[in-house]
Amino acid sequence: MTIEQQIITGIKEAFQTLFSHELSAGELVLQPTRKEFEGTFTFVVFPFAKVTKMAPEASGIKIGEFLKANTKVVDDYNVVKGFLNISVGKNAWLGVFDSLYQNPDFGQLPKNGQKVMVEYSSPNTNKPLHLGHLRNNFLGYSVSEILKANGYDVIKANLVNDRGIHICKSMVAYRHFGNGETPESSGLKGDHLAGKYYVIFDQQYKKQIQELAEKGQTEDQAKKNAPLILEAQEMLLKWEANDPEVIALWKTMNTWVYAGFDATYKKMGVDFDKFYYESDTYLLGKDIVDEGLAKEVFFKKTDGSVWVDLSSEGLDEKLVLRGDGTSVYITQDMGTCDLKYQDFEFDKSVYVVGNEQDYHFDVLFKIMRKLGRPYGNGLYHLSYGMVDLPTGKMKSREGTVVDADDLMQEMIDTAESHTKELGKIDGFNAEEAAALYETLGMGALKYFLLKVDPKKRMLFNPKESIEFQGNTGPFIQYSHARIAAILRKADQLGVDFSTNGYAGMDKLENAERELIVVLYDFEKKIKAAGEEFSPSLLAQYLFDLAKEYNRFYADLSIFNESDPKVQSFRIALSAMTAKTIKAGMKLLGINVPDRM
RNA sequence: GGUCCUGUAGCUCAAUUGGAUAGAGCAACUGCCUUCUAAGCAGUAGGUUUCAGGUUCGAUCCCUGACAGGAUCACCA
Repeated sequence: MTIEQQIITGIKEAFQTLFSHELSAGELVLQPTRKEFEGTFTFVVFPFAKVTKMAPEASGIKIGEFLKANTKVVDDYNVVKGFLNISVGKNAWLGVFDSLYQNPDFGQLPKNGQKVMVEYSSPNTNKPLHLGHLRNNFLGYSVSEILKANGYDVIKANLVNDRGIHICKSMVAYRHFGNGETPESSGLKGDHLAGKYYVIFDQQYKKQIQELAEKGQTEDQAKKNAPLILEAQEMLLKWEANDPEVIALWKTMNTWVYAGFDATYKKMGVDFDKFYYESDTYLLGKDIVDEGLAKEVFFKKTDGSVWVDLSSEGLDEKLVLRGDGTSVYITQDMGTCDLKYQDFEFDKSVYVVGNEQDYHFDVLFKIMRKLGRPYGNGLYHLSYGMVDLPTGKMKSREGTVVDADDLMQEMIDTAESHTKELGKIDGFNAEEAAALYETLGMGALKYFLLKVDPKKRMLFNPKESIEFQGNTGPFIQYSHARIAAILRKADQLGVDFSTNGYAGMDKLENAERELIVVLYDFEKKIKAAGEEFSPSLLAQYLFDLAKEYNRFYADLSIFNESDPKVQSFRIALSAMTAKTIKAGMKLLGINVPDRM
């Protein structure tokens, strides 16, 4: 039984004995005591005034006395207004520490037998990844790792958008203006090369629109009649008809792009278990349309188009198949949904996609449930907010994007200059130094993007570089490196801190107890982060942990401590903290250095 | 216009889902390296939680209405 459970049980018994009233454990909640008061857990008495038929303060005292007399863990209490603050005894905390320290599976909750698919990244192959994709990828990766730590079997999936009119735009522009350029000949990464032609297309297209407008066409007409867009549309048809020449160009350019993406993913430190390609899946879903018609979930209009009516669920009528029998976005998504299930029979399927598609996924999930899919209730849209610049939204065609490759490199360079400025590079060879810069730069970037609640949109100011001090990745990494130095020294001195059992110690300093309390929270935070699909909870926690450790580090000396048991304990506490930081940061996709 | 999301210190973000005097970091100011890494620690200052009502022992959180910002409402993806 955890400490909280013991206290809750005690409170339950208190209510039975003192007020002859039965309460379920679910009605009783403890919250952390605020720093300015004595105690670790607080029980709020106000809501039970009716039951106790006494003033909250008086009932708080009675309950507190009862707990002190009848439980092993409660050592002391105090009541402020209706708040019963509970202090847990030294030995209970040392017992908690021992069990954490001895648990080989600390940070990994037991397998729950459930399978979850996490789809993230899902890039378009006509342009390189940008800052928005970084948030998506880091989120998707981190959530996957968090779910693993929660006991899920996780499949990371990437649905690559490798076809469609936007891809054809890059191809058309390349055919006209490429002059046979390749990644090798230009020195450009493949994805950047494709992106270059996507931009060129847009520029030339705009030029043509203007020319047509000058010849008297309206803007709408000009947009439809510009030769480049007509050519792109024609190319899309040829692609669908398997035209050998078009397919050859498509394959060539895609190969370039994938090589570029591979490099970017590697730098990001993300990976996938399964790739889906829209070129394979874009025809799926039409059989589901038939099924939906047969089940009368869908209906057909006179022009032959097929619709679903979701007005009873607060949404609209929504098209699921065009009148000419061709697919729309959602047709294909229904098909892919089933395909994924056929492949993996997941219990849950998470889509990491920006909040601009909230409505789309709302519709998709409602449809799949109406169709009676067994996995219908396991579908979840992890909707995250856009990353805005001070100037507003990023637009790839207007060149206002922050490129992912550039930004990662900048972060690594900044880490290098910071480190050199601080003169902390003694004893590193060139290779180690480079690895450290990458660890720190990427740590800063990932932490920056993950510490914010995913669903909130966030601001990135390119002019103010991402911090390395305060609530940042490097701060947490630094705390780890500090501990690593202590552990090295302990090893050198031959101090044994692997011993089991600190429960009998005479004294527990405040800084030590506070640290144990925070360590004790780790698995609860993993659970919460998993339930809410929110790495930010974990990021926030790791900052608190590092802060608490640094307080301990400043307050108490380790190697000047004369009592060997206390010294050993403080090293063990440090080792436990390092282990927790490392494991927690791993769940965010962030590495921690042993020296920095 | 309909629907959804957001609004907290100068800036970037928290607040255990209704609890105590709303907390951190950055920026500003003051201390602390002859002692385990100062990318650190301790402290000062900074707030009408956009506004107005309501619900109750108690509201940043729930309800109603304004105001501001964003997204979405395509036979686009």
